[in-house]
Amino acid sequence: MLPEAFYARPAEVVAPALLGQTLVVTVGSVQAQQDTNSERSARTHQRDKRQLPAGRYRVRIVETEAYVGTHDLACHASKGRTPRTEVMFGAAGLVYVYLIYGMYHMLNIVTGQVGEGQAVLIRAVEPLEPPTLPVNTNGPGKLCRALDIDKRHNGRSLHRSLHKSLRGSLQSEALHLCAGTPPRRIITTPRIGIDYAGDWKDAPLRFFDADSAYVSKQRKQ
DNA sequence: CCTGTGATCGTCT
DNA sequence: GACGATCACAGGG
Repeated sequence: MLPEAFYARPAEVVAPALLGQTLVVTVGSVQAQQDTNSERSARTHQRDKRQLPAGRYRVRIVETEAYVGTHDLACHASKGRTPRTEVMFGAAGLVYVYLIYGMYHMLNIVTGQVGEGQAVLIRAVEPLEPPTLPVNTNGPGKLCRALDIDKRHNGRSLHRSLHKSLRGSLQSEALHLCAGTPPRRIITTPRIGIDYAGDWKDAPLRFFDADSAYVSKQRKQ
């Protein structure tokens, strides 16, 4: 498990450093499975198809973006402390998850010092264990949908929670990061989908593994 | 290859 | 009441 000091650095440092690290996600506790199934079956069952079955998955982070604090106009923290952004102002290593466009969740990790409002967005992952997946994880919305990451994870710590689960049981909110294999080559570009951010829209704060086939389908280079 | 648009709802003004 | 840190699909060149 990566130490807390790993995250307590500026987001523009942590974001490229996260490439190649291993994210361990446990999908579908009994409780969560019942909840999501009842909600969805009442409307549409379209989403089950894009979501992975219950189990533990290990994936490799291959694309990230840094949101560097309250002065960064693309960063949610630039709007100040609100109920939604409160987690961003917390300790490094907290998980920040929010809903966008009414239908996609975004997975972030808080970085820097308390009060700075920094985070790194996880934009794409590639499967490690199992080595292939029946759904796509090459995009920030797609990976959260596949791994059933949503508001339940918001505010949780990447550090605690591992040893608290009952032996053998699945803990739905569990998210962990372990050391992995860094990319051989990293490409840096402006961030995606933040054209509203004025002077900050062209800041080179998106990072991806140049050799991964699982990078999101945006932009040229 | 590219640009445009609809879906859908929590959040903040 | 407006607007997204997205995605999938449609249509044109």
